[in-house]
Amino acid sequence: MSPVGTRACSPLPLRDMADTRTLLVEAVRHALDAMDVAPSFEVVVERSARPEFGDWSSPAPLGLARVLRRAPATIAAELAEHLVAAQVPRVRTWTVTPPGYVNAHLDDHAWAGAVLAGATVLETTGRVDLPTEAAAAAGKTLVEHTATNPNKAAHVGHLRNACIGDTVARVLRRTGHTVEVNNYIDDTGVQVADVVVGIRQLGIEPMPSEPFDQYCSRVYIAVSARYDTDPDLLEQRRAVLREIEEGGNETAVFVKDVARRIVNAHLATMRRFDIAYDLLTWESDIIGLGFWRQAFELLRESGAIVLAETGRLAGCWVMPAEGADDDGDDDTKVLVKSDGIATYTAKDIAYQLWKFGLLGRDFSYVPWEGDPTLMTTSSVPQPDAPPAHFGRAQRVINVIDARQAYPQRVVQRALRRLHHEREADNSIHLSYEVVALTPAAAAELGVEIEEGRDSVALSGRRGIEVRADDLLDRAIARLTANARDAAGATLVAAGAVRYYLLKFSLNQIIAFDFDEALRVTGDTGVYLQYAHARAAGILRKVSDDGAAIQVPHELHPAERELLHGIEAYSRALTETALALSPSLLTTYAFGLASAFSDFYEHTPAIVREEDASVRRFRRGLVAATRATLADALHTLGMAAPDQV
RNA sequence: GGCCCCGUAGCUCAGCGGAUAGAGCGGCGGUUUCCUAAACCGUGCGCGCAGGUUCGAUUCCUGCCGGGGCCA
Repeated sequence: MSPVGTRACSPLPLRDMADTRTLLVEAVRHALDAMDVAPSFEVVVERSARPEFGDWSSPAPLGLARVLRRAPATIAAELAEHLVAAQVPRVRTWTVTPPGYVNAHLDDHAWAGAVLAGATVLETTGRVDLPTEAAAAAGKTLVEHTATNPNKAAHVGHLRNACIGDTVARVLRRTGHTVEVNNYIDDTGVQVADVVVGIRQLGIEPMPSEPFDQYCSRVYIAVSARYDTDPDLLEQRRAVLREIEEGGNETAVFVKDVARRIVNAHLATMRRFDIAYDLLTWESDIIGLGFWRQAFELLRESGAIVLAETGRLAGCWVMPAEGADDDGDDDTKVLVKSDGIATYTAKDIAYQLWKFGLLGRDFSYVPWEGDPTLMTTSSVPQPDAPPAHFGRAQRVINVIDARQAYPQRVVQRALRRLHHEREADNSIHLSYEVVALTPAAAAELGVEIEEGRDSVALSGRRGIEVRADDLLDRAIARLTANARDAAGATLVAAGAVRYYLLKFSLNQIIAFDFDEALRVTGDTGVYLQYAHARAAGILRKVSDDGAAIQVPHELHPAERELLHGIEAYSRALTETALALSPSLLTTYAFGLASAFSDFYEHTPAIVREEDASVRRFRRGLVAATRATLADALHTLGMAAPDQV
């Protein structure tokens, strides 16, 4: 893209690179100061509801009517006068519309120039100029996600978790945060024990070329179905759990090996979606290194947990609810069962303390299976290892589904009881709702749907699931027909699945439907990638002549919308990072792609444009779109192919 | 029983204090060559119900109804 000339400076102390909305908020604030409006009054500036009103509008006079005891229209008129006098850069005129809005109509030349200049910076340096409220939190943010039990193949529910966590990590990094990503491996729980019992007792053999995780899925389903009729298996499971807890025996070694192989399968699945981790944290190391014993002592000494002596929970170590005694209140959480086994939540508390560097202990670390880019915790001391930089975070984000809200609250409460108030406040359970099957999807999988229900929950235990790998394979098959090559189809397919799992609000249950997930038209990842490829195609055909871009005096409405879309990127990123909500970014990216498609369809073809100046400007607009869309796609963890 | 989430167009979902509530899909009817259309255009009697707060409520509060989840 060519450089854009800078224009005359403004009489207000405004940052050149500020986005227009920020600039207007500051300008309105400045004008309100002159009108003696209290600084606490919150200035709202939003895109105008209709193009005739202008580009940006503020309803500030409506809110001020009562404060100032004057009619909104009069206030609006006075505010507009101040704004006109202030000669706000990038604004051509101010208007007032009933019942009391002030509207900014932008100076296309100045504004479009600033937007294209910003996009040039993004393209050439990779820098995004973020609004001031986006200031990155100090210190490190630790994001835990995926954490799929290592006893079966990952399904779309696990994939939703991984896509959310990976995208949140990307968005935070993109907005200047230091991020560490952990994938927690629960290799000491009931679910691994189930599979171990199944492998040993049921005589189920792997099928030829069957991946290990899929084999374990079959065993898990089979053993789960047998517990009802074969109580001996339950006894076996208890034995396995005891041996895991004790460690140093043949079973523990076997379990660890099963978990290791499944983890490798999960990592391979996630890698197909471009999802990676900094560190694998093993529950067996949390136990083996005495993290839980340490946490237990801390909790016991502080009185946060007590041994219940009477009632239903007698013999259990519990954390009582606020103000409750130890006789089994509703909100009392058991951390150590009467048989001495620590619950998941207990280990989570130890892990959470470690994440903040509050435990006073650390893991050893080694590369995972020789991969220098991925580390894993270890219980074996590594005397020659360089100093570790894991944990000791300022903020911890646990990506865990909404069903675990209660145990997550208990973890937070534990920090509070240990007087780690700040860390408790910075413990974020990033909760999201589960994936369920629509009746159509259930029917396709041959799953019965209960009378009176309109969806069915996924269940690895019962084999009611859509495996992540299978879904991607189906998407690839669907896309291969139209793609140039297999590699391209794979990239687009992974992006399509990711987009589908990210576009829903976090607290919305995804009603999974194959037709929706695999669709290639409309609000889909494919549409976004297609728009990017289309922009790249134009740039291939129209070369950059290197001359400075001149903004035409009259912009086409589609060009203005596209410029607004490009400009909104930094704000979309910021809001996504603040809300930790990837769907904000998917919604933004779809809007940008739509604006580009609209521009493409409704303005003359650039390749046939004969006016060099117009062609240069419109090429610059395409280049700015391409760079912005590519950045948004990458932040969403999607490829931005030049061709599809 | 207590707590959490959801209820917006036929379906799947955005919007979550501001001017005529949007999109995708499906249906119907159109448009083609700036990687061709994986696109675009037209076509929509919709905010579960009742109160409250507010100049203004789909958006905030309370209660109810319906669906889902969690804790026992």
